Amino acid sequence: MAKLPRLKKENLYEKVAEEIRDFIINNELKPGDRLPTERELVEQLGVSRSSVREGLRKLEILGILEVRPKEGITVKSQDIDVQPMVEKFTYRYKTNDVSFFELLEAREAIEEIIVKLAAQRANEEDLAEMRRWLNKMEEKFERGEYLASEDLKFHQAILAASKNAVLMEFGAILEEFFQETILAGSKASREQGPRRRTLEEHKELYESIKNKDAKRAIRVMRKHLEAIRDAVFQEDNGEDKVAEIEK
Amino acid sequence: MAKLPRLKKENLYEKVAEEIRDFIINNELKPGDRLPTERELVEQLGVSRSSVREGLRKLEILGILEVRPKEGITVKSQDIDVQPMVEKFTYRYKTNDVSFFELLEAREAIEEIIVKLAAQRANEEDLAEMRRWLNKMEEKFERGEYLASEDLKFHQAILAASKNAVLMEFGAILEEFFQETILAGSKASREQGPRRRTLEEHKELYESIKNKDAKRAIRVMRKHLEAIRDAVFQEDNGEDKVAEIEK
DNA sequence: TCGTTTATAAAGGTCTGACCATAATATAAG
DNA sequence: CTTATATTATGGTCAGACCTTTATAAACGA
Repeated sequence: MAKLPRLKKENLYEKVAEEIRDFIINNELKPGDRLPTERELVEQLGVSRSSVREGLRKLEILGILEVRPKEGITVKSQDIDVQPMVEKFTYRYKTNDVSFFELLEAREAIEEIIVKLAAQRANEEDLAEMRRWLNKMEEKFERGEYLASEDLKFHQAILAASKNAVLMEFGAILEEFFQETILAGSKASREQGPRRRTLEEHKELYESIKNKDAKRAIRVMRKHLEAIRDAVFQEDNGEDKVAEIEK
Repeated sequence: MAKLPRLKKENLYEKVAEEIRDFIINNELKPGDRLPTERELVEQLGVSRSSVREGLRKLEILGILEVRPKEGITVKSQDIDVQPMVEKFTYRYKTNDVSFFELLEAREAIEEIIVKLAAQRANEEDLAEMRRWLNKMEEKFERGEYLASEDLKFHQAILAASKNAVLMEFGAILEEFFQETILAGSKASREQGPRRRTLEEHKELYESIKNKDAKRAIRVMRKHLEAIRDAVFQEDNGEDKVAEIEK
């Protein structure tokens, strides 16, 4: 007989998390609003502090709450907390559960949609934000400094312009992942040649979005990501990643 | 002056989680493998049980570990744990941080990519799995029963056929979300008419993938999701969702 | 001998209460 | 009024106890 998976009973901390989450929803708490202190929650919910803390931990990891000493427990502003998911994918990447190829393929697919939407929906504000990071990149380039963080900010400005918080989150997860795991310490991000090329591509991307030219924006984005792919694949540690894909 | 966000110090439980995660990676533990017991971890890491437990909680929420009484702490098999992310989006949906429209738009975009890849990559096994759930749906339809769970399984078989674990995860999150939050209790899933239509669409989807006709598969998927959109929008509670989109 | 029932023990789950570290706040000093 | 100091409330951590469940072993009975 085929076996069914054993079900897991719900722990108390799950109920605590659920209760607090519903409390936020029902009372329409907004980002920054404060919740009762841990000890008050213990009293109100009638459970121990450990259970309350584990429940809070869950909501913190999901990016729903922020917990800090003296500040108390506050509702977190959304759309900026991709770290846990990035960690998850980093883990899955390192355990060979997902390949470099799958991650890049997913990123390419999602970025294409996003850049298309961005070209359709970007407003003045969005464009100004992109322009801002583009300028910073140029400055830094002149001074021969690293561009990584501005690069990321520029991409995130495009995400914001897509006006879709869901795709934005998925896109941000993958961008962060590549930034942290793949490109950190990559030759491509240090050498002058590729960096100039990156800068040019970003300018072109910006222009296409500004002109609402979705087709061109997609083309540029595709080229841009191909460049990343090539850069990584050419490096020493790129070898086993190629092997990974063949299987 | 613009204010910088206050940084948060890393808690001990974060370090515990990191340490255990690295332990899994370095020792190449596989799904099902057992880790030391909580008490042993306390001893080895030299921290209190609460810190260990909060660290384990994090890894459990990320879907890296499974923790159950008597069974101990085991490495979890991947690609099946979207629940926390579904909860997160449900929360964001209920707090009006993301709209129904954004969720559906994201789903449509991701499903299109997935179905395209599935049409290119589905093997016999994948097709058999789809066929299997299609058959179950037909049986149940004859008996006038609900199809929801088989519907979900069928879609998940398509996800698997895409051979991209990342897109698979994102797709699964959104499918689960719609299943749980939007379609549960929806008239559309109960009435005979729409259900027949759903069944036909799924058959067509299956045929397109089987024939490696990506173009047609995308077309059918698009039509299928439009049907969901219409069904939900026509319902009572669909009103405010329409309003939501206008803004 | 084999199956069933009953103990045992070990795992995570929960609780209690204490103390620690830190930063916001109140208070006192200049 | 500003600056230094003390207070205190907050989350963070610890220690140890007991609870609940269940895999396993032991005892029992057919």
